[in-house]
Amino acid sequence: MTAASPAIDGPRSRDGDAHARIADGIRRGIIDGTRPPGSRILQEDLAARYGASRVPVREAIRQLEYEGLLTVVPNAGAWVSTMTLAECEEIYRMRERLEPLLLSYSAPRLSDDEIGALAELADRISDTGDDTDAFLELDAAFHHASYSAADTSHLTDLVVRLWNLTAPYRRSYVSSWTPDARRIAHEEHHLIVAALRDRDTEEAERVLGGHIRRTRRQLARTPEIFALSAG
Amino acid sequence: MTAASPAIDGPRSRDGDAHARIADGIRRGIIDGTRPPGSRILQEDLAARYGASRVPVREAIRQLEYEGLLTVVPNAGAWVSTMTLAECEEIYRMRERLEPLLLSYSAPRLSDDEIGALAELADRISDTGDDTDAFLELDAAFHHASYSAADTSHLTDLVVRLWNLTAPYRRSYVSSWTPDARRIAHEEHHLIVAALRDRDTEEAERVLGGHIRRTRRQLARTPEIFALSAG
DNA sequence: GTACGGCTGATTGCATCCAATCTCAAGCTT
DNA sequence: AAGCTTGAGATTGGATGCAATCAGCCGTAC
Repeated sequence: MTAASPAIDGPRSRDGDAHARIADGIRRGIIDGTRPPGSRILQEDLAARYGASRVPVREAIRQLEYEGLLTVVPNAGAWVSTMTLAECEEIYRMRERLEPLLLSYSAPRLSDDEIGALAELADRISDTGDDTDAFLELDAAFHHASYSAADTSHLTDLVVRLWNLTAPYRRSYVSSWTPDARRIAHEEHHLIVAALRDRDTEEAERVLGGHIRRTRRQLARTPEIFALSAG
Repeated sequence: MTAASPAIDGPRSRDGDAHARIADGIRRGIIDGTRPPGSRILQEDLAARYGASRVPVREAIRQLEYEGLLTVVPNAGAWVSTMTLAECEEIYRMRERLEPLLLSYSAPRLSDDEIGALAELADRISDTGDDTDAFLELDAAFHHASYSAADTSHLTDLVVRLWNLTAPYRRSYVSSWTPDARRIAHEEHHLIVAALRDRDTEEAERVLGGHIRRTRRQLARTPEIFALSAG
Protein backbone atom coordinates (compact mmCIF):
# COMPACT_ATOMS: atom_id res chain seq x y z
CA MET A 1 0.00 0.00 0.00
CA THR A 2 2.70 2.43 0.93
CA ALA A 3 4.90 2.46 -2.12
CA ALA A 4 3.57 2.72 -5.61
CA SER A 5 7.05 3.72 -6.65
CA PRO A 6 8.90 0.54 -7.39
CA ALA A 7 12.30 0.39 -5.82
CA ILE A 8 14.01 3.70 -6.30
CA ASP A 9 13.43 4.73 -2.73
CA GLY A 10 14.40 1.36 -1.39
CA PRO A 11 16.24 2.44 1.74
CA ARG A 12 12.95 3.51 3.27
CA SER A 13 15.41 5.48 5.31
CA ARG A 14 14.87 8.91 6.72
CA ASP A 15 17.05 11.18 4.71
CA GLY A 16 14.98 13.92 6.26
CA ASP A 17 14.25 15.26 2.82
CA ALA A 18 11.10 13.45 1.75
CA HIS A 19 9.15 16.69 1.96
CA ALA A 20 11.83 18.48 -0.07
CA ARG A 21 11.78 15.85 -2.81
CA ILE A 22 8.01 16.06 -3.01
CA ALA A 23 7.97 19.85 -3.02
CA ASP A 24 10.60 19.91 -5.77
CA GLY A 25 8.55 17.50 -7.82
CA ILE A 26 5.35 19.52 -7.55
CA ARG A 27 7.23 22.74 -8.22
CA ARG A 28 8.83 21.29 -11.33
CA GLY A 29 5.43 20.16 -12.55
CA ILE A 30 4.02 23.64 -12.12
CA ILE A 31 6.95 25.29 -13.87
CA ASP A 32 7.08 22.94 -16.86
CA GLY A 33 3.35 23.14 -17.39
CA THR A 34 2.50 19.59 -16.36
CA ARG A 35 0.34 21.00 -13.58
CA PRO A 36 -1.44 24.03 -15.00
CA PRO A 37 -2.91 26.78 -12.82
CA GLY A 38 -6.18 25.68 -11.27
CA SER A 39 -5.40 21.97 -11.29
CA ARG A 40 -6.15 20.02 -8.15
CA ILE A 41 -3.46 18.63 -5.85
CA LEU A 42 -4.43 15.40 -4.10
CA GLN A 43 -2.42 14.39 -1.06
CA GLU A 44 -2.88 10.68 -1.62
CA ASP A 45 -1.88 10.91 -5.28
CA LEU A 46 1.40 12.52 -4.34
CA ALA A 47 2.02 10.11 -1.49
CA ALA A 48 1.66 7.21 -3.92
CA ARG A 49 3.70 8.88 -6.64
CA TYR A 50 6.65 9.51 -4.33
CA GLY A 51 6.31 6.35 -2.29
CA ALA A 52 5.70 8.28 0.91
CA SER A 53 2.90 8.81 3.35
CA ARG A 54 0.69 11.87 3.49
CA VAL A 55 2.63 13.50 6.31
CA PRO A 56 5.62 14.69 4.27
CA VAL A 57 3.20 15.50 1.43
CA ARG A 58 1.38 17.87 3.72
CA GLU A 59 4.64 19.53 4.71
CA ALA A 60 5.47 20.01 1.04
CA ILE A 61 2.04 21.45 0.32
CA ARG A 62 2.42 23.88 3.20
CA GLN A 63 5.77 25.03 1.89
CA LEU A 64 4.47 25.54 -1.63
CA GLU A 65 1.49 27.41 -0.25
CA TYR A 66 3.86 29.91 1.30
CA GLU A 67 5.81 30.17 -1.91
CA GLY A 68 2.50 31.19 -3.46
CA LEU A 69 2.47 28.29 -5.91
CA LEU A 70 -0.44 26.50 -4.25
CA THR A 71 -3.70 27.83 -2.86
CA VAL A 72 -4.99 25.79 0.06
CA VAL A 73 -8.57 25.85 1.32
CA PRO A 74 -9.00 24.29 4.78
CA ASN A 75 -10.86 21.00 4.70
CA ALA A 76 -11.26 21.24 0.96
CA GLY A 77 -7.90 20.80 -0.71
CA ALA A 78 -5.09 22.45 -2.61
CA TRP A 79 -4.93 23.84 -6.13
CA VAL A 80 -2.18 25.30 -8.27
CA SER A 81 -2.55 29.05 -7.81
CA THR A 82 -4.03 31.09 -10.59
CA MET A 83 -2.97 34.67 -11.16
CA THR A 84 -4.80 37.67 -12.46
CA LEU A 85 -3.16 40.12 -14.80
CA ALA A 86 -2.94 42.63 -11.93
CA GLU A 87 -1.10 40.12 -9.75
CA CYS A 88 1.26 39.26 -12.54
CA GLU A 89 2.05 42.92 -13.11
CA GLU A 90 2.69 43.26 -9.39
CA ILE A 91 5.26 40.48 -9.59
CA TYR A 92 6.93 42.10 -12.58
CA ARG A 93 7.12 45.43 -10.74
CA MET A 94 8.80 43.69 -7.85
CA ARG A 95 11.24 42.00 -10.20
CA GLU A 96 11.88 45.34 -11.85
CA ARG A 97 13.27 46.67 -8.59
CA LEU A 98 14.85 43.53 -7.15
CA GLU A 99 16.67 41.97 -10.07
CA PRO A 100 18.80 45.04 -10.78
CA LEU A 101 19.73 44.98 -7.10
CA LEU A 102 20.71 41.32 -7.36
CA LEU A 103 22.70 42.07 -10.49
CA SER A 104 24.52 44.84 -8.64
CA TYR A 105 25.64 42.26 -6.10
CA SER A 106 26.73 39.83 -8.78
CA ALA A 107 28.25 42.04 -11.48
CA PRO A 108 31.46 43.09 -9.69
CA ARG A 109 32.21 39.48 -8.83
CA LEU A 110 31.69 37.94 -12.27
CA SER A 111 34.89 36.69 -13.82
CA ASP A 112 35.83 37.54 -17.41
CA ASP A 113 35.21 33.91 -18.31
CA GLU A 114 31.75 33.99 -16.84
CA ILE A 115 30.96 37.14 -18.78
CA GLY A 116 32.22 35.38 -21.88
CA ALA A 117 29.82 32.54 -21.22
CA LEU A 118 27.02 35.06 -20.86
CA ALA A 119 27.92 36.56 -24.24
CA GLU A 120 27.71 33.12 -25.78
CA LEU A 121 24.33 32.51 -24.17
CA ALA A 122 23.08 35.84 -25.51
CA ASP A 123 24.19 34.77 -28.98
CA ARG A 124 22.42 31.44 -28.72
CA ILE A 125 19.25 33.18 -27.52
CA SER A 126 19.37 35.38 -30.61
CA ASP A 127 19.43 32.21 -32.70
CA THR A 128 16.34 30.63 -31.19
CA GLY A 129 14.05 32.20 -33.76
CA ASP A 130 10.47 31.36 -32.87
CA ASP A 131 11.29 28.27 -30.81
CA THR A 132 9.59 29.36 -27.59
CA ASP A 133 10.77 26.44 -25.48
CA ALA A 134 14.37 27.00 -26.44
CA PHE A 135 14.04 30.71 -25.73
CA LEU A 136 12.51 30.14 -22.31
CA GLU A 137 15.21 27.73 -21.28
CA LEU A 138 18.13 29.83 -22.50
CA ASP A 139 16.63 33.08 -21.23
CA ALA A 140 16.31 31.61 -17.74
CA ALA A 141 19.86 30.27 -17.97
CA PHE A 142 21.18 33.67 -19.06
CA HIS A 143 19.63 35.67 -16.26
CA HIS A 144 20.37 33.01 -13.70
CA ALA A 145 24.03 32.95 -14.76
CA SER A 146 24.22 36.73 -14.61
CA TYR A 147 23.18 36.51 -10.94
CA SER A 148 25.34 33.53 -10.09
CA ALA A 149 28.20 35.47 -8.50
CA ALA A 150 25.99 37.28 -5.99
CA ASP A 151 26.82 36.42 -2.38
CA THR A 152 23.25 36.95 -1.25
CA SER A 153 20.83 34.51 0.31
CA HIS A 154 17.37 35.96 0.80
CA LEU A 155 17.48 38.07 -2.33
CA THR A 156 18.54 35.18 -4.54
CA ASP A 157 15.82 32.95 -3.17
CA LEU A 158 13.22 35.62 -3.62
CA VAL A 159 14.11 36.30 -7.24
CA VAL A 160 13.91 32.60 -8.04
CA ARG A 161 10.55 32.47 -6.29
CA LEU A 162 9.19 35.37 -8.31
CA TRP A 163 10.31 33.68 -11.54
CA ASN A 164 8.54 30.50 -10.48
CA LEU A 165 5.33 32.35 -9.69
CA THR A 166 4.98 33.69 -13.21
CA ALA A 167 6.42 30.61 -14.91
CA PRO A 168 3.02 29.06 -15.80
CA TYR A 169 2.14 32.17 -17.80
CA ARG A 170 5.50 32.97 -19.31
CA ARG A 171 5.25 30.25 -21.95
CA SER A 172 2.02 31.44 -23.53
CA TYR A 173 3.09 35.01 -23.06
CA VAL A 174 6.44 34.65 -24.81
CA SER A 175 4.95 32.62 -27.63
CA SER A 176 2.73 35.61 -28.44
CA TRP A 177 5.70 37.88 -29.07
CA THR A 178 6.19 39.35 -32.50
CA PRO A 179 9.55 38.87 -34.22
CA ASP A 180 10.25 42.51 -33.44
CA ALA A 181 9.59 42.05 -29.73
CA ARG A 182 11.90 39.06 -29.71
CA ARG A 183 14.61 41.01 -31.44
CA ILE A 184 14.45 43.78 -28.84
CA ALA A 185 14.78 41.26 -26.02
CA HIS A 186 17.81 39.76 -27.71
CA GLU A 187 19.41 43.17 -28.07
CA GLU A 188 18.82 43.94 -24.41
CA HIS A 189 20.65 40.77 -23.48
CA HIS A 190 23.62 41.88 -25.53
CA LEU A 191 23.46 45.33 -23.94
CA ILE A 192 23.61 43.74 -20.49
CA VAL A 193 26.66 41.75 -21.51
CA ALA A 194 28.30 44.89 -22.89
CA ALA A 195 27.71 46.76 -19.65
CA LEU A 196 29.12 43.85 -17.65
CA ARG A 197 32.19 43.80 -19.92
CA ASP A 198 32.65 47.50 -19.26
CA ARG A 199 32.33 46.80 -15.54
CA ASP A 200 29.62 49.44 -15.58
CA THR A 201 27.28 48.01 -12.99
CA GLU A 202 24.92 50.98 -12.97
CA GLU A 203 24.35 50.70 -16.70
CA ALA A 204 23.75 46.96 -16.40
CA GLU A 205 21.18 47.63 -13.71
CA ARG A 206 19.48 50.23 -15.85
CA VAL A 207 19.25 48.00 -18.92
CA LEU A 208 17.98 45.07 -16.88
CA GLY A 209 15.34 47.22 -15.21
CA GLY A 210 14.21 48.45 -18.61
CA HIS A 211 14.18 44.89 -19.93
CA ILE A 212 11.78 43.77 -17.22
CA ARG A 213 9.75 46.97 -17.41
CA ARG A 214 9.28 46.53 -21.15
CA THR A 215 8.11 42.94 -20.79
CA ARG A 216 5.68 44.06 -18.07
CA ARG A 217 4.15 46.70 -20.33
CA GLN A 218 3.92 44.17 -23.12
CA LEU A 219 2.28 41.70 -20.74
CA ALA A 220 -0.42 44.26 -20.00
CA ARG A 221 -1.30 44.22 -23.69
CA THR A 222 -1.91 40.45 -23.75
CA PRO A 223 -4.53 39.98 -21.00
CA GLU A 224 -6.13 37.07 -22.82
CA ILE A 225 -3.60 34.58 -21.48
CA PHE A 226 -5.17 34.96 -18.04
CA ALA A 227 -8.68 34.13 -19.22
CA LEU A 228 -8.05 30.41 -19.36
CA SER A 229 -6.77 30.28 -15.82
CA ALA A 230 -10.12 29.60 -14.21
CA GLY A 231 -9.95 26.05 -15.53
CA MET B 1 -1.32 13.86 27.46
CA THR B 2 -2.38 15.83 24.47
CA ALA B 3 -3.24 19.17 26.00
CA ALA B 4 -0.97 20.97 28.39
CA SER B 5 -2.77 24.16 27.44
CA PRO B 6 -5.64 24.65 29.85
CA ALA B 7 -8.93 25.02 28.09
CA ILE B 8 -8.62 27.73 25.52
CA ASP B 9 -8.56 25.30 22.65
CA GLY B 10 -11.42 23.25 23.96
CA PRO B 11 -13.29 22.51 20.73
CA ARG B 12 -10.60 20.09 19.61
CA SER B 13 -12.27 20.71 16.30
CA ARG B 14 -10.49 20.82 12.99
CA ASP B 15 -10.67 24.39 11.87
CA GLY B 16 -7.80 23.42 9.61
CA ASP B 17 -5.76 26.17 11.16
CA ALA B 18 -3.87 24.47 13.94
CA HIS B 19 -0.66 24.91 11.98
CA ALA B 20 -1.46 28.60 11.47
CA ARG B 21 -2.08 29.17 15.20
CA ILE B 22 1.17 27.48 16.05
CA ALA B 23 3.12 29.36 13.40
CA ASP B 24 1.66 32.65 14.60
CA GLY B 25 2.65 31.84 18.14
CA ILE B 26 6.23 31.02 17.28
CA ARG B 27 6.47 34.05 15.03
CA ARG B 28 5.19 36.33 17.77
CA GLY B 29 7.73 34.86 20.15
CA ILE B 30 10.54 35.57 17.72
CA ILE B 31 9.37 39.12 17.05
CA ASP B 32 8.82 40.11 20.67
CA GLY B 33 12.14 38.68 21.76
CA THR B 34 10.80 35.76 23.77
CA ARG B 35 12.59 33.40 21.41
CA PRO B 36 15.95 35.01 20.63
CA PRO B 37 18.01 34.08 17.57
CA GLY B 38 19.78 30.78 18.05
CA SER B 39 17.27 29.33 20.50
CA ARG B 40 16.14 25.78 19.95
CA ILE B 41 12.65 24.86 18.76
CA LEU B 42 11.39 21.53 20.10
CA GLN B 43 8.48 19.91 18.31
CA GLU B 44 7.10 18.24 21.41
CA ASP B 45 7.31 21.43 23.46
CA LEU B 46 5.20 23.25 20.93
CA ALA B 47 2.76 20.39 20.58
CA ALA B 48 2.19 20.46 24.33
CA ARG B 49 2.04 24.25 24.51
CA TYR B 50 -0.65 24.48 21.84
CA GLY B 51 -2.49 21.31 22.76
CA ALA B 52 -1.80 19.70 19.43
CA SER B 53 0.19 16.80 18.08
CA ARG B 54 3.49 17.08 16.32
CA VAL B 55 1.98 16.91 12.83
CA PRO B 56 0.66 20.48 12.68
CA VAL B 57 3.76 21.60 14.56
CA ARG B 58 5.88 20.27 11.75
CA GLU B 59 3.78 22.08 9.19
CA ALA B 60 4.24 25.31 11.15
CA ILE B 61 7.99 24.75 11.35
CA ARG B 62 8.12 24.19 7.61
CA GLN B 63 6.29 27.44 7.03
CA LEU B 64 8.57 29.43 9.31
CA GLU B 65 11.59 27.84 7.71
CA TYR B 66 10.35 29.12 4.41
CA GLU B 67 9.83 32.58 5.87
CA GLY B 68 13.44 32.44 6.97
CA LEU B 69 12.64 32.74 10.65
CA LEU B 70 13.74 29.18 11.46
CA THR B 71 16.74 27.20 10.34
CA VAL B 72 16.06 23.48 10.11
CA VAL B 73 18.73 20.78 10.03
CA PRO B 74 17.47 17.34 8.98
CA ASN B 75 17.46 14.81 11.80
CA ALA B 76 18.81 17.40 14.19
CA GLY B 77 16.19 20.05 14.83
CA ALA B 78 15.14 23.63 14.29
CA TRP B 79 16.56 26.88 15.62
CA VAL B 80 15.56 30.51 15.40
CA SER B 81 17.62 31.89 12.54
CA THR B 82 20.56 34.12 13.30
CA MET B 83 21.60 36.85 10.92
CA THR B 84 24.93 38.34 10.09
CA LEU B 85 25.36 42.04 9.52
CA ALA B 86 25.75 41.36 5.79
CA GLU B 87 22.45 39.50 5.67
CA CYS B 88 20.71 42.25 7.58
CA GLU B 89 22.05 44.86 5.18
CA GLU B 90 20.80 42.73 2.31
CA ILE B 91 17.31 42.78 3.81
CA TYR B 92 17.46 46.53 4.24
CA ARG B 93 18.54 46.98 0.61
CA MET B 94 15.57 44.91 -0.48
CA ARG B 95 13.25 46.98 1.70
CA GLU B 96 14.81 50.12 0.27
CA ARG B 97 13.54 49.15 -3.16
CA LEU B 98 10.30 47.38 -2.27
CA GLU B 99 8.70 49.61 0.34
CA PRO B 100 8.64 52.69 -1.88
CA LEU B 101 6.95 50.51 -4.49
CA LEU B 102 4.37 49.39 -1.98
CA LEU B 103 3.84 52.98 -0.90
CA SER B 104 3.28 53.94 -4.53
CA TYR B 105 0.44 51.44 -4.65
CA SER B 106 -1.05 52.68 -1.40
CA ALA B 107 -0.56 56.47 -1.55
CA PRO B 108 -3.12 57.32 -4.24
CA ARG B 109 -5.78 55.30 -2.44
CA LEU B 110 -5.27 56.71 1.07
CA SER B 111 -8.20 58.81 2.24
CA ASP B 112 -7.69 62.24 3.78
CA ASP B 113 -8.78 60.78 7.10
CA GLU B 114 -6.21 58.04 6.90
CA ILE B 115 -3.51 60.58 6.13
CA GLY B 116 -4.70 62.56 9.14
CA ALA B 117 -4.30 59.45 11.29
CA LEU B 118 -0.77 59.06 9.92
CA ALA B 119 0.02 62.63 10.89
CA GLU B 120 -1.16 61.94 14.40
CA LEU B 121 0.96 58.78 14.56
CA ALA B 122 4.00 60.75 13.40
CA ASP B 123 3.37 63.25 16.20
CA ARG B 124 3.10 60.53 18.80
CA ILE B 125 6.32 58.94 17.53
CA SER B 126 8.07 62.28 18.00
CA ASP B 127 6.94 62.22 21.62
CA THR B 128 8.34 58.79 22.48
CA GLY B 129 11.64 60.27 23.62
CA ASP B 130 13.97 57.40 24.47
CA ASP B 131 11.26 54.83 25.09
CA THR B 132 12.45 52.24 22.60
CA ASP B 133 9.50 49.89 22.99
CA ALA B 134 7.01 52.67 22.37
CA PHE B 135 8.98 53.83 19.34
CA LEU B 136 9.14 50.35 17.84
CA GLU B 137 5.45 49.80 18.22
CA LEU B 138 4.37 53.17 16.85
CA ASP B 139 6.94 53.11 14.05
CA ALA B 140 5.64 49.75 12.86
CA ALA B 141 2.08 51.04 13.12
CA PHE B 142 2.95 54.15 11.12
CA HIS B 143 4.57 52.38 8.20
CA HIS B 144 2.00 49.62 8.20
CA ALA B 145 -0.82 52.17 8.09
CA SER B 146 0.88 54.04 5.26
CA TYR B 147 0.76 50.80 3.24
CA SER B 148 -2.74 49.81 4.26
CA ALA B 149 -4.52 51.09 1.16
CA ALA B 150 -2.39 49.07 -1.28
CA ASP B 151 -4.36 46.51 -3.24
CA THR B 152 -1.39 44.18 -3.52
CA SER B 153 -0.98 40.66 -2.24
CA HIS B 154 2.49 39.27 -2.76
CA LEU B 155 4.22 42.59 -2.21
CA THR B 156 2.41 43.27 1.06
CA ASP B 157 3.20 39.82 2.38
CA LEU B 158 6.82 40.15 1.40
CA VAL B 159 7.29 43.51 3.12
CA VAL B 160 5.79 42.13 6.31
CA ARG B 161 8.07 39.13 6.03
CA LEU B 162 11.15 41.32 5.65
CA TRP B 163 10.17 43.35 8.71
CA ASN B 164 9.79 40.14 10.70
CA LEU B 165 13.19 38.88 9.62
CA THR B 166 15.01 41.85 11.10
CA ALA B 167 12.68 42.24 14.08
CA PRO B 168 14.92 40.38 16.54
CA TYR B 169 17.69 42.89 15.89
CA ARG B 170 15.66 46.06 15.54
CA ARG B 171 15.15 46.49 19.27
CA SER B 172 18.80 46.57 20.24
CA TYR B 173 19.59 48.53 17.13
CA VAL B 174 17.05 51.28 17.75
CA SER B 175 17.95 51.53 21.41
CA SER B 176 21.49 52.44 20.35
CA TRP B 177 20.33 55.52 18.45
CA THR B 178 21.48 58.92 19.57
CA PRO B 179 18.86 61.60 20.25
CA ASP B 180 19.91 63.21 16.98
CA ALA B 181 19.35 60.01 15.00
CA ARG B 182 15.91 59.68 16.55
CA ARG B 183 15.05 63.24 15.67
CA ILE B 184 15.96 62.68 12.03
CA ALA B 185 13.75 59.59 11.86
CA HIS B 186 10.88 61.60 13.33
CA GLU B 187 11.35 64.34 10.76
CA GLU B 188 11.35 61.82 7.93
CA HIS B 189 8.01 60.51 9.13
CA HIS B 190 6.58 64.02 8.99
CA LEU B 191 8.06 64.51 5.53
CA ILE B 192 6.32 61.37 4.32
CA VAL B 193 3.03 62.65 5.69
CA ALA B 194 3.57 65.99 3.99
CA ALA B 195 4.22 64.31 0.64
CA LEU B 196 1.11 62.17 1.05
CA ARG B 197 -0.91 65.29 1.87
CA ASP B 198 0.40 66.91 -1.31
CA ARG B 199 -0.58 63.76 -3.21
CA ASP B 200 3.03 63.72 -4.41
CA THR B 201 3.63 59.99 -4.57
CA GLU B 202 7.08 60.25 -6.11
CA GLU B 203 8.29 62.46 -3.31
CA ALA B 204 6.84 60.12 -0.72
CA GLU B 205 8.67 57.23 -2.36
CA ARG B 206 11.91 59.18 -2.38
CA VAL B 207 11.72 60.15 1.29
CA LEU B 208 10.80 56.61 2.32
CA GLY B 209 13.68 55.16 0.33
CA GLY B 210 16.05 57.62 1.98
CA HIS B 211 14.60 56.78 5.40
CA ILE B 212 15.37 53.10 4.96
CA ARG B 213 18.72 53.78 3.31
CA ARG B 214 19.78 55.99 6.21
CA THR B 215 18.87 53.35 8.78
CA ARG B 216 20.78 50.77 6.77
CA ARG B 217 23.93 52.89 6.78
CA GLN B 218 23.51 53.51 10.47
CA LEU B 219 23.07 49.78 11.03
CA ALA B 220 26.41 49.15 9.36
CA ARG B 221 28.01 51.28 12.06
CA THR B 222 26.65 49.17 14.92
CA PRO B 223 27.91 45.68 14.06
CA GLU B 224 28.19 44.72 17.72
CA ILE B 225 24.52 43.81 17.99
CA PHE B 226 25.17 40.77 15.82
CA ALA B 227 27.94 39.42 18.03
CA LEU B 228 25.60 38.16 20.70
CA SER B 229 23.54 36.16 18.27
CA ALA B 230 25.49 32.92 18.67
CA GLY B 231 24.20 32.69 22.27
C1' DG C 1 46.62 11.39 30.27
C1' DT C 2 44.27 11.00 25.98
C1' DA C 3 41.83 8.98 22.17
C1' DC C 4 38.45 5.69 20.63
C1' DG C 5 34.19 2.67 20.65
C1' DG C 6 29.86 1.29 22.36
C1' DC C 7 25.73 2.36 25.17
C1' DT C 8 21.51 5.19 26.76
C1' DG C 9 18.23 8.93 26.55
C1' DA C 10 16.31 12.41 23.82
C1' DT C 11 14.53 13.87 19.47
C1' DT C 12 13.25 13.68 14.86
C1' DG C 13 11.11 11.38 10.36
C1' DC C 14 7.64 8.93 8.78
C1' DA C 15 3.63 5.44 8.49
C1' DT C 16 -0.69 4.22 9.98
C1' DC C 17 -5.20 5.01 11.87
C1' DC C 18 -9.47 7.46 13.09
C1' DA C 19 -12.63 11.37 13.14
C1' DA C 20 -14.37 15.58 11.07
C1' DT C 21 -15.65 17.89 6.96
C1' DC C 22 -16.63 18.56 2.26
C1' DT C 23 -18.64 17.27 -2.38
C1' DC C 24 -22.19 15.87 -5.02
C1' DA C 25 -26.03 13.60 -6.50
C1' DA C 26 -30.53 11.52 -5.56
C1' DG C 27 -34.88 11.97 -3.35
C1' DC C 28 -38.31 14.66 -1.16
C1' DT C 29 -41.13 18.75 -0.38
C1' DT C 30 -43.67 22.66 -1.95
C1' DA D 1 -40.40 22.15 -12.01
C1' DA D 2 -37.35 24.39 -8.70
C1' DG D 3 -35.33 24.44 -4.27
C1' DC D 4 -34.06 22.18 -0.10
C1' DT D 5 -32.60 18.19 2.59
C1' DT D 6 -30.09 13.93 3.25
C1' DG D 7 -27.08 10.40 2.63
C1' DA D 8 -22.74 7.90 0.76
C1' DG D 9 -18.25 8.34 -0.89
C1' DA D 10 -14.12 10.92 -1.12
C1' DT D 11 -10.76 13.74 1.09
C1' DT D 12 -8.61 16.24 4.52
C1' DG D 13 -7.00 17.26 9.65
C1' DG D 14 -4.95 15.47 13.39
C1' DA D 15 -3.30 11.76 16.98
C1' DT D 16 -0.59 8.03 17.96
C1' DG D 17 3.18 4.73 17.48
C1' DC D 18 7.55 3.02 15.92
C1' DA D 19 12.10 3.09 13.72
C1' DA D 20 16.16 5.87 12.60
C1' DT D 21 19.33 9.17 14.02
C1' DC D 22 21.83 12.17 17.06
C1' DA D 23 24.12 13.96 21.50
C1' DG D 24 26.37 13.00 25.49
C1' DC D 25 28.60 9.81 28.68
C1' DC D 26 31.14 6.15 30.40
C1' DG D 27 34.48 2.58 30.12
C1' DT D 28 38.42 0.72 27.95
C1' DA D 29 42.74 0.51 25.49
C1' DC D 30 47.06 2.49 24.40
